[in-house]
Amino acid sequence: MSRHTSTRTRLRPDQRRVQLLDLGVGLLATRSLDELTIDLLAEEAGISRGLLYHYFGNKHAFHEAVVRRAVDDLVEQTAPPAGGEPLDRLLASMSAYVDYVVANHEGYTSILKAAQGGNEALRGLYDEALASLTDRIFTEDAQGELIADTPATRMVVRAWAAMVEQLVLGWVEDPATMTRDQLLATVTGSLPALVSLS
Amino acid sequence: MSRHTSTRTRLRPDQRRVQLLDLGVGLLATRSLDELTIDLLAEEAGISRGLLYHYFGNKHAFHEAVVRRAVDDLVEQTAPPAGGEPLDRLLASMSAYVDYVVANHEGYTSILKAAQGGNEALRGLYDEALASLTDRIFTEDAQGELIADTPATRMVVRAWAAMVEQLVLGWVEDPATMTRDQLLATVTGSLPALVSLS
DNA sequence: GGCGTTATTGAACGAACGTCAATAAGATGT
DNA sequence: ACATCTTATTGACGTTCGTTCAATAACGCC
Repeated sequence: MSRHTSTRTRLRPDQRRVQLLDLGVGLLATRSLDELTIDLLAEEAGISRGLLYHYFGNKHAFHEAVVRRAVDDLVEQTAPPAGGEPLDRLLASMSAYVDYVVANHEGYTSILKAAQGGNEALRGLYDEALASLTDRIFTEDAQGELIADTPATRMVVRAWAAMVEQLVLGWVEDPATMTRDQLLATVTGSLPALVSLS
Repeated sequence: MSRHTSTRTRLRPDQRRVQLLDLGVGLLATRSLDELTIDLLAEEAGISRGLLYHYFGNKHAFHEAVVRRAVDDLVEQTAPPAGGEPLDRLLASMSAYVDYVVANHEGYTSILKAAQGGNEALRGLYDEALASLTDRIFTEDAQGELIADTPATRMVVRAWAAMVEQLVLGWVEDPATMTRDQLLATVTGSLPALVSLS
């Protein structure tokens, strides 16, 4: 249809960059990471392959940038409100997390798969995101009312996060198994239960 | 060193098949799945690329076969003893699982990453393996003493498995955080605690 | 409207995937 | 020991994809 509307369109580097990253995140919703080929993205964006290398260096770096962008979105949209009780803040954050997964189901699972299946850098990005979600539990709770900050509890909280991830993902794919409130109650209730075990 | 010791070695198809799969699983311990290239495996096995296509059709199918083999090993080596109480059987299975992860750390993480980051088929294989681990909980417990078999509990158990996976993986990478017995106690104790929440 | 900066291109190369007709290793029979 | 048949195995070829880089042409500036 729009066959070479003009020979070339020249954008400011930052604009081009966000365009390519947005497109990358969008394409990742319907494709796996290694199906997100340079050729595909160049064609979808209407640019040459070379331009992607100009902006991102190589394919891995581009993938990393895409995942970083998606992960930043997740962290931003699940930020809890400023004040309140630790447990309330946790509940609010988890509630926002559930909403995010519901709204971005395909995209989120793609990012998740990309991060878990990818190289050290990609996994590191996702781990950082999870950490910045769970660290709220520790940092906001200076007196250790809720959870003492020890290596063992850190490890348990990390495992709890994996459980939450799986539970929410399972619920989104089959919401009839329990109500949203039941899900949230299980999610938030399981953390103290787990910590008290170790 | 052993430069073309002889022009060709001809094996029986089943022997060649297990050789290639074993080699694949072995190479996966030090490489990610998409670094497990056809060229690499052909060279390591001392065969031509074409032979791999003869046996497995394409790269994805080969990867799938490798993951299937590794996953079958896992299921086999974590089989609980024949009789006993449900909780004892669970403990035994989890104990064997911990041993397996300790013994096959690199290989297991590679398989895990491959499955979680891979396509539908690969994830399906790993999910089946997890299911055959956790199904033991349900099938061995016909009266529902331990856990009633409902969609909700199935979902919770699946999430619990993800937690166990992460917890054991974290513990193997830093065993100082708790004793092996503490780990097992947390793993086995968390399941009833979780189920009672939902 | 010309000029310079630099965003953008396209051609070219290597590496890896996949195909297939040709080849030869080993079994079988004499 | 030799010929023959089956089929496991090869190697050459075409294609796709990642990556590089010198050449090109938009856009901002005067």
